[in-house]
Amino acid sequence: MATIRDVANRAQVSTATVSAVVNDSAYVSPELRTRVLAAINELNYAPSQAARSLKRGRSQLIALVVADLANPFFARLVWAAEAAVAAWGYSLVLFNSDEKPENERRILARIRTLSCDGIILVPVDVVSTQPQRDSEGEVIPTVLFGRTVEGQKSDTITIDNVSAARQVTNYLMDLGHTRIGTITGPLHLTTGRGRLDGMLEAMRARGLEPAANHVRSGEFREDIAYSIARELLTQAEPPTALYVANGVMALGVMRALADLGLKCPDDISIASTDTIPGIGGLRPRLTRTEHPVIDMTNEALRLLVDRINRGAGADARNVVFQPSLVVGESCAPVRKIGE
Amino acid sequence: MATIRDVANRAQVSTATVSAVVNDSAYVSPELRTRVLAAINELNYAPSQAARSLKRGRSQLIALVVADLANPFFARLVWAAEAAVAAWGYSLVLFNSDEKPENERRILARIRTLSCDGIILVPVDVVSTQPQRDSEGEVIPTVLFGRTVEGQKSDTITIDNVSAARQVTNYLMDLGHTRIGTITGPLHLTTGRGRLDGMLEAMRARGLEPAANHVRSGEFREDIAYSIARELLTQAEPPTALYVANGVMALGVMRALADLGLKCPDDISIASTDTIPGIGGLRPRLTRTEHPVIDMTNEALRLLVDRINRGAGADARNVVFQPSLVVGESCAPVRKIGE
DNA sequence: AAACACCAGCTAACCGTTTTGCTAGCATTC
DNA sequence: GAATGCTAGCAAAACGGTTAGCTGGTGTTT
Repeated sequence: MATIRDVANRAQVSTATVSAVVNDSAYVSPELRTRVLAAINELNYAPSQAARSLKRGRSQLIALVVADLANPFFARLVWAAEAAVAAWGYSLVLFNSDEKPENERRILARIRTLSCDGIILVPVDVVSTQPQRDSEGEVIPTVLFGRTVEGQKSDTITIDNVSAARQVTNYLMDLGHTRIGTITGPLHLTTGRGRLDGMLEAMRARGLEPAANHVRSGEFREDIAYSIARELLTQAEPPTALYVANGVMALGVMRALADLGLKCPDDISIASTDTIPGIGGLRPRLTRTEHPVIDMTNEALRLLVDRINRGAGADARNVVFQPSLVVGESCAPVRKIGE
Repeated sequence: MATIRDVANRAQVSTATVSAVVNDSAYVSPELRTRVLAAINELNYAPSQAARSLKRGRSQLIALVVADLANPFFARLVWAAEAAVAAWGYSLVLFNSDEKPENERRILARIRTLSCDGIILVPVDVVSTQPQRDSEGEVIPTVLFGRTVEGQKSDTITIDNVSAARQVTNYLMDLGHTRIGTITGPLHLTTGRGRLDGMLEAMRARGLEPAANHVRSGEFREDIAYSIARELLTQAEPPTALYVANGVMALGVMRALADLGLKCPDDISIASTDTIPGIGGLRPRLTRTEHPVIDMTNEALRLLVDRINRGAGADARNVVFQPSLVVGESCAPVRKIGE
């Protein structure tokens, strides 16, 4: 309805004065200020972000690109990010790359035309971790979240995947398990690779090695984990314990157990990194690591806003969070043969 | 980096021609088109959405305002909406009102300055269901999702809450339950009110009435449901079955049962409308209604895009979806006294 | 050959802000 | 009272696209 010119006319001032009042960017006498505010009210004026972006080169938009919106881990990230973004005075533009590099490319191009002021990116592809440039050729401030790529120069927020896997594996070994299998994520992702490495490392530290056919990887999806688990558990010598790389996969495994008529933890112990929030009333509760998503998100935004305001100058910062083990009822001591 | 003028200079054409090529909005000879495309490539040009919005009055942004991002039901809505919005060529700006009217007001103001082309709104407050106007005083196309308010004139997408509650209640009564309690949502929301009404209606149809102290309502949250359930189930004559109004609340109730040492369904039957996706491997599986979130979301976008393109003319359309009952293991036939 | 229609491509105005000078009025100083 | 400094407020030029309207060259019709 109303533009800044309408307001200026009604208040009998120039548009510059209205702008000064709206942005509090210059001294305006109380009298004029009152007139301007009254006119703004009467006309129900709200400044156009489009015009403002064009002039200022700032859109007040932050893009969040997650790899899989159906995954509750990322859903929590979205929840935390919306709150943090709003708290910093930005709005959140949400994208889902669905783990597909071509989607990610499309999305990053779109982000550029929207001239978003910053990006929180859960990367899918190596190339897209190259700095994104805006229409002035400036690098768009970016924080990589959850996963990283060798040699990237962006800020990153991650958890210590190796430690997470090590903690869980040690717990299983402490219960006496030696025939431990794993279902992990894609090995080209640090979340998949690191978690497998941590598990292997922990086992080797105790002179153990998982059987080759007890080690599987696949996409971080419920249905994928379900299929793999069915396969893994119906072979001749199944593992007595299974380390599952994330929360959704763990649910897939639990469903496979149910369908196979296996009881957890009586027939097999299950432990995972990451979990689904809010399911504490259902049995069995998973033994798993928990990841401080909210802290991670807030830190991501702190880094991002800092870089938006200070420019690309500073070195890349890499913040690593520590997971913590939470014990449920999904693991039991290994049964001796014949027991 | 590059503006349309840079491209025009390099390709030795006018900006109008570049625009025509980019938007495919007028005939351009193959020769010029090639030159323009080459220049675009060489300069890595991408049009500025800000400038475009300013001129066209279209931002290619659709706002999604959910009432509680922590609720998996809305998380699924976000997931489906992102995909649908992208498919129609828009980008999604996400907001969480957290069930607070003042947040909602702030968000709607922000949406106006962003000049979003359309809004999908899970309304929290009655007043905000009044049509939102953009900077030209035009009503911003809006679809109300999940909840409605009497007398609103927007398009709406809802499920039949009364039917959902009726189906679940009838199922419980078919198992012989007569002492049925309920934990429902806030009664000022159609999702809370309707579900309670449906339950009462179903019971009265069979000459039953719940005890006054077996009927509770509260916010649609896990912790709220947990507290209410503890209270409800520790009183002198607890119900033998509980109808819980949504998925997160049902999880809260299950957690309360676990803490009280009650077994479901042996000690009490639990059934709900709505559920948490992906937890089919955990026990007990809830008996509940399922709601076609994806279909609902796609329909919401169909309505929204239609209204964006055709203007405010047409009458408000109200699409109601039907929930369907899915039986799990959380309900058992009522035990006869002394059994 | 003159008159005309057609159309590819250009020029320039405009969208709604912000912001850089600039102006004019007042107070202060000598 | 002239010169100077100060500052509240204004006019106007961007920002980067889109598009109405114009131009001039070609092909067709008479």
